[in-house]
Amino acid sequence: MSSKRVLTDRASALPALAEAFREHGFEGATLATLSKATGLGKGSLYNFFPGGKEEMMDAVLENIDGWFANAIFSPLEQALDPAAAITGMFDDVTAYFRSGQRVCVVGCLGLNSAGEAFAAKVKGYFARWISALAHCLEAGKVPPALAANLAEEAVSGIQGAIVLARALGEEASFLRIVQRLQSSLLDAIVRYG
Amino acid sequence: MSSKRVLTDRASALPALAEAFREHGFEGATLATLSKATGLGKGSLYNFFPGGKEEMMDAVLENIDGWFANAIFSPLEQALDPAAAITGMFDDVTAYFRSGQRVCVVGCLGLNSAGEAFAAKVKGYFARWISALAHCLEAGKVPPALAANLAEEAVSGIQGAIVLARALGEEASFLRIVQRLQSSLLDAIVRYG
DNA sequence: AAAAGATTGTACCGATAGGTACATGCGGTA
DNA sequence: TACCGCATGTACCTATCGGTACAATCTTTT
Repeated sequence: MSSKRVLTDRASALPALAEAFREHGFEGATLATLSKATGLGKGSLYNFFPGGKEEMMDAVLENIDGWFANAIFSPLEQALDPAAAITGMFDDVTAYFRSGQRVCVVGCLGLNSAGEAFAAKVKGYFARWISALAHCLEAGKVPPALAANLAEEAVSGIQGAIVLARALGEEASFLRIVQRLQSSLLDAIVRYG
Repeated sequence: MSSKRVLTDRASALPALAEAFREHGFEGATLATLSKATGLGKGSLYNFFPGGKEEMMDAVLENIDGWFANAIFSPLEQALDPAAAITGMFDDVTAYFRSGQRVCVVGCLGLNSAGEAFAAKVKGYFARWISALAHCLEAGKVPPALAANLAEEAVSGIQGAIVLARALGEEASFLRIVQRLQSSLLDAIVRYG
């Protein structure tokens, strides 16, 4: 159990790192910020992440991807009960993004040149989300072409809702938009299911 | 005509500044970047924008807001021909955001703490866009409550389409999403008009 | 053409960026 | 208890950050 200890402490720093990156962005998050956020000194930070900020962000992305895979993608891909899986997805997403007050690190990375180093992971995250959701809709008897469109629209719509809710500074718009997206997916399942 | 000259040159630097901020974000855009982007030395930059980066971004926002007010908000607010105004909006937006490859500076500013200084302008931009669009739909006989929902959905949807298109690195998804948004607005006008 | 003012490049400033080096400390093992 | 190796705080490094100062140059006006 010697090497596990390291991984454990490294992993336990990830939520704080993620939160710091969310709040300040990749460029805006300084080592001082990250140190304060995690409670770890520079020495520890570089001990766990020899690659510096970039490795920290990489680990954060891996961590986020793992969470989504487990909590959201998997249920959609299994899709035992499509309607329930979709309802669950929206519940989880709303909680995760704190009704739009909390930013999507992955989406933000795609927006400026600082995130180019992570382009592959960013693309993978969204591609898998859309395809998982489309698969779930198909399991609910929605025709493939429509399922793909609806899935793309929903994932994109969630990102837009975050941008808008942050800009307006109100959670209500996020909740309204996401509610409509959910309805449109469930309606499709009801119609064809 | 002495003070006019100053304003003219200051204004002519704004597109390049905007592009630099778009590409690197507010924090990521250094004075060196901005200098290279505009072709102006540090001396000139601080001559035109004594307040530094913050004043530059402020001027850029003002400029963008002016462009949108003129090209997009006004036509929607007049709404002589609602359907045509909406079609025109989507055409202009698609061209402006280069089918989603070009980021929305205003939306991005809302996403991290560096943009807090501009919160009021960010909020005003989105609030006016939504209300102009809603007004246009109402002019097309769409009931107020539905018009408000559709307008919110469309503006939010455009932002989401940018995020997704950038993340996936493909313009096609932007075009598909925006096309569907446009159809849903026009359909509402047709239904009630 | 000369004076006045606007415009610009360059040198410079302190602060802080990300990152490295390393001496110290602490926990487990023998 | 003596040892060993990971973990950590601190001091330090260079590059660059945003910003200032100012002398040199251009424009404009007269």
